[in-house]
Amino acid sequence: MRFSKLLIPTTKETPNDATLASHIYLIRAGYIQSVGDSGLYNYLPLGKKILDKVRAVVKDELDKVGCQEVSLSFVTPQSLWEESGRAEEYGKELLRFKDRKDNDYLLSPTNEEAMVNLVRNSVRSYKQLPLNLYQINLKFRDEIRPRFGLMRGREFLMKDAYSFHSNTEDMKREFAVMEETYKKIFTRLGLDFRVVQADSGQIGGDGSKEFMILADSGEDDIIVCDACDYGANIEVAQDAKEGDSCECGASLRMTKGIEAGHIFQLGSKYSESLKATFLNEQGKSQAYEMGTYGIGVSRLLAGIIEQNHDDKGCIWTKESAPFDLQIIISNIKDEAQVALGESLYKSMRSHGVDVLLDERKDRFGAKMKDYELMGIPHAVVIGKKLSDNLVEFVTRKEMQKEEISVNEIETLLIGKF
RNA sequence: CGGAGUGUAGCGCAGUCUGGUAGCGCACCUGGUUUGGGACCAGGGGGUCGAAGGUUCGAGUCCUUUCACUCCGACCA
Repeated sequence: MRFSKLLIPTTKETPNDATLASHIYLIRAGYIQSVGDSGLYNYLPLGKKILDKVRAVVKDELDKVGCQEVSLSFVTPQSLWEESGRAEEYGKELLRFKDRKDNDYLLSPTNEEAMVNLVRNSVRSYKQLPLNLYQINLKFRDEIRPRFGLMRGREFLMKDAYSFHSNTEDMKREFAVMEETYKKIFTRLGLDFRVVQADSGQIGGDGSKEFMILADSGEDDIIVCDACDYGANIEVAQDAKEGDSCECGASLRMTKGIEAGHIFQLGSKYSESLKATFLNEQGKSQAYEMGTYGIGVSRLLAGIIEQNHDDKGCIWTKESAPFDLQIIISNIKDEAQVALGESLYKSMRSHGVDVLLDERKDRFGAKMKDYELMGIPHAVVIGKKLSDNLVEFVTRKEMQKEEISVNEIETLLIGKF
């Protein structure tokens, strides 16, 4: 795509209320835009592109292990939440409203009730189990104090999955499958993360694990072992201290994490309260054993930047980047630079490389600042050295600039992407 | 909900004490020069000063009421 045609409103100034790197850079680089200072955000073209890429990774890995994507209605009748008892429990975080006929509705903050309702309306027999259904769509939580940009907004994109089983063993088997699948997702996105023991909170149920992106700006305190894979949220390991011995013998370390995923062994809490049953092999009615699994997709974007940025801007990981490559034409008045930029752009596109061509009229410095701010992993700079038949290949992370001969650049790029 | 603060152009702010018809930087538009680290010159557009009421010849400024937002705490995840 061409920079001059895209809506990418980058700014030099930091938004007033932003303190986190992810908040500052996502806004300054023109990925998102805040809506009226109230924990709501618009995704601009590039932000939407990243969101779609991250979402695609999540979907790809879930589909591989047999999960099925659905889409539940965004507006949920409050009566479902009255059946489960959560209409009372949930308090003001739940945004409730009435329609013109005075019926009560709410905007879903999570969808156990709605998904159980879907299943009880369509599944009858143990032969249809197990079943793992998920959706990736907007959730709304009327947070007391939304802050930190995408990290804790009121409206956010969440992947929520729910599995249905005829017995506990099978539910635990699926829980393990989901743990492995989440590890693959977080790894593919290039994140440094830990899986920790967690509190089940108001969702309810027994076993629960959180996926923590390690970052100093995280809101959760966790204790981890660097020798083995033990980790726990401080909420469940209250007595643990820095330096305590792990079961494996090594010493434990305290650190901060961003909760980006959470998986629960739910049991039959919701299937019982909502009377969702199937006929088992003996022909008897039985409530489903359930698991529930969430990933904060929009929070992942923030998490990626919290973990991957420098003082100049974003540094996207390979699978999250809005483009594979940016081609920067230094001086748009130089016909040779423009000619090479255009031909390289055309060639990369024909090889399936997702490339952004910066052919704006601005000066070199402004284009480089924007490149660094936006954080696309690699760039080719076509500039002054073109007279010596050289261009530069730039790696965003280290800001390394490698001089490459014009004759070799195309082959090198094709090999790389 | 308790405490503190802020609302003036798209963004960031000054002006309020001491009332006289709104200004600066960035961004934007036009023309020209410039093009390796966020260029320069000239010209230009954009405001119910959060809202309502009051005092006054006159209110961004003073008074009353109200709304919104931010920060700290509590709460929540």
